Amino acid sequence: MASSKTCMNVLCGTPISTEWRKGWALQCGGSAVLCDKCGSAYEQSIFCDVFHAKDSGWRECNKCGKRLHCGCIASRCLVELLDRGGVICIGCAKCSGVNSMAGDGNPNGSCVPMLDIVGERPSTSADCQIDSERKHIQFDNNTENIGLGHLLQFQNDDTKGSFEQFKREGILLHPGESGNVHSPKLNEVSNGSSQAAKPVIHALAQTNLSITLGSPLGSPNPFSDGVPDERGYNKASPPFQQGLRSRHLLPKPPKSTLAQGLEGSMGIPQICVARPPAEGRGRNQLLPRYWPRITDQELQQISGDTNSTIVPLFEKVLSASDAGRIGRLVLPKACAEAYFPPISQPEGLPLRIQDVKGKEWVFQFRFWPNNNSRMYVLEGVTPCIQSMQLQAGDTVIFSRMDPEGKLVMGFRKASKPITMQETQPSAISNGVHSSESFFPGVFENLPIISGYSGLLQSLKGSNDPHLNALSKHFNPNSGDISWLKSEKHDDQTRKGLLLQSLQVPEKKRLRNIGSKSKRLLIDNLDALELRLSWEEAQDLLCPPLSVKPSIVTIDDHDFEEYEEPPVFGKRSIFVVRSTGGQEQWAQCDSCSKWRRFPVHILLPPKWACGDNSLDQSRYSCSAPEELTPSELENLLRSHIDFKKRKMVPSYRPIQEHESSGLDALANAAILGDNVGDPGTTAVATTTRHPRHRPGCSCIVCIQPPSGKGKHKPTCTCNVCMTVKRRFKTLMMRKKKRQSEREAEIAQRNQQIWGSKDEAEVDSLSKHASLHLDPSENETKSTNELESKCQNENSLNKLSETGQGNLDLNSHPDRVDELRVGVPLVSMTSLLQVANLPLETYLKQNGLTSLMSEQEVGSVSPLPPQTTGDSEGQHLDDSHLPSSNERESSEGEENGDPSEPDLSPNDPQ
DNA sequence: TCACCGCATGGGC
DNA sequence: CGCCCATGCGGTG
Repeated sequence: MASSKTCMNVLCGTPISTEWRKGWALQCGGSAVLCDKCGSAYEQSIFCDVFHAKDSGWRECNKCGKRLHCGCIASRCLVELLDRGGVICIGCAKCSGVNSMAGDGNPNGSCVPMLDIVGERPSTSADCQIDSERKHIQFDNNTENIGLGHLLQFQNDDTKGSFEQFKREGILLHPGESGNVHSPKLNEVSNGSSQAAKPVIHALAQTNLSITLGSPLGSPNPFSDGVPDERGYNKASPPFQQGLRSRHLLPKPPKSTLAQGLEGSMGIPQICVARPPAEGRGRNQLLPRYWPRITDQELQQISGDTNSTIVPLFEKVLSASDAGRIGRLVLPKACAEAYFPPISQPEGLPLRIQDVKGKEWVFQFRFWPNNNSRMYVLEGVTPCIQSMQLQAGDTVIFSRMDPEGKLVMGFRKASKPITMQETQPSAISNGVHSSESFFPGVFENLPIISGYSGLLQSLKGSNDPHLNALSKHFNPNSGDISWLKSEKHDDQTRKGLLLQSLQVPEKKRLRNIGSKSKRLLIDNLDALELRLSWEEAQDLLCPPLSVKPSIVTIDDHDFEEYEEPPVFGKRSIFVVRSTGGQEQWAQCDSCSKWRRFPVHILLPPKWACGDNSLDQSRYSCSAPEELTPSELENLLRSHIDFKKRKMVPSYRPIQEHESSGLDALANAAILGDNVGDPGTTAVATTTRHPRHRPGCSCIVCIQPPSGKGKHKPTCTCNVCMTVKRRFKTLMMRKKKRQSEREAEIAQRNQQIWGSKDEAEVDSLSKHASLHLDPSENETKSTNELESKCQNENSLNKLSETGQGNLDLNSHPDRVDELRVGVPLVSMTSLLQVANLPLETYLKQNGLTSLMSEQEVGSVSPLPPQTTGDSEGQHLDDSHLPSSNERESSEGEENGDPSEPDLSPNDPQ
């Protein structure tokens, strides 16, 4: 890792060691380096070639030729660090320091000063003074540069409380706020620049630096008359009065500085950053998750050609109840009090709010007394929400149009692919939620390792603690590079890590999913779908044959980095018409129109109408969409139905017999059974890969259809490696579930042997299939029960341990086939099978290479069960890549966690 | 029975 | 520990 770079401090230039200093400046990616000479500190993104081996992560400023940040993952937090609008370009003296970030939102890498800078940036600046009006910040000559390093160092010195909050919120705190901020002056730098789009910096000849804070984005609450609530609420310090004070301190500019910023930034890509709130109240106290994130372009869209300026006020991610039928949108208290007219009566008052289309809505803005506080709501929002087609997880953005003071309500759909700028926790969690569900493309930019930022960012703020935990594991910004280490100890591969997180214990999962106290922005099914989709995403993430990843080693961990996301193909929806015709539908990346294809077409990950050269009638995005809105709705609905049905088994473990599983459904779809919405043309949909599409080069189709042409055990071709990798994944998951079931069975064991009650035996068997209804089979004979139990148990064990017909594409339809070959064995032995560790199996089957990468567990002394062998299907490496089972159902191996195919169906 | 209203509850921060 | 806020829930029409 050790290498040497030149200190970016323009007046220093000393080569500095890049020896990682763990535990320092963790929030920005895990480590930092210090210049030996001047002590300037740089977080690792400065040396982002670590993460971006290809181009060293640097871009050149078009103006001055200096190197700029690449906009890599870590450097993103610089934007957050500084002011959400700019990053200090440490290497760019000509531009004097503060630039919009090159990379994400500024591919040209042009230094676009976010601050007007006069003079030169000081080489060093130690202390800073804030004048009484907080308009100037002075740096004297004792400090190092005001660049990133200093900020980082400062942050690092901060106490844990504020440090944590900083990490979470991505902001610097004001003195006096929660947490201990030890250097309010520097905080002021951040906040100052954050509140002003274009503050002015006067540099004072390398000795000190004065920053004049610009005007705020907008005026204080125009609704506020400054009169305290007559009901006495918060009389001592009504929030809106703070806005009043702000008005005095920070007069409204003739024109919104935001608009100025807009003009000034014409021609460069807009950066969508969270804009800190306009008023003093918000600036100081609004949680960053309410900070409006809206691009200047969007602002201009709203304002149209009028001379009005749009002042973004706040935004809120719609909760389920917000978007639900109740029609009440809970407003963040602080926002409501800061930006909406003060109300003294619970009844509130009607509020006119214009949507982005110009349509005006009238909502009742009111509050409920709540624990000596208030809970503000907008009532009657349902029509508006529906009009904008918003759902839980989408974001509404409240702005104000000045000078009229008219309230404007915009929105941001969660389905929008997550951008690098979108780091706000609340917003992100939704990104995962709805954008993923069935819209293709969201995961397309998600390489397994190096491109995970979007996903991780999306997880970062998830309300799902598990997702949070996961993101914490993964997120380099979460500030703990130790995850690399710790995971090493756990011997978690990167994929295993992901799976591990997906494999939270069932109880935990259920508690989370079913908990009434959840604050999930996604409902239960969606949460489940999320898991499935992750797994599906893994399916889609196959390294292209021709692409070799660059391997980056960090702390003895190898990371594959792909220049292009190793995406398998574009997701599409397969449809069988009631007439029997099969077709495939996919959405254009460009115009979002749904286009029809023959089923055998495999679409590339990125596809637009223009690529549709085979079909002249749909060659252009301008071609009309074939589907009527209702047809599209049907298509999507049946797709969702399909996915929900797919989820039912795990969500509701009591598997109905009629629900013969994913494959049956898929087959039905393929065969034209009318299992979908009967009233629609699209009778069933599936994203399953059809078997052996002609001309398809996917992992399924490139293999011979039935057992021929097996690859050798030692084969390392892409197919074999991929299959092996998937097998490992599957095994790890099975192992996890196995141990869970072991515990459960052990618990039941005692009951069984303690009582010969047949009902309990039945109960056991039911438990084996996660079925808990002892009354259902009361009439069954003991023998029936026992044999059933045995069968089911053996099935479970066989499947669980990988013995017998272990099929990566386990097929529910084939459970019955399996049963035929399952001899009756004693329950004891079956339970022993359950205890047979995976490792044992792997060893016995020459799969130690797989085992070596698994968590090393205790190996059971029990001999392997032979029941599985009766199937005559030893699993070995040569078997893995072969397709005789695989062809049956590609995709199942990453499918439903509950794997209904492994659970016996409940006999009628 | 349903929709709506107003408040209560409780997890999370 | 207090506040915030998502959501549950009982009362009412």
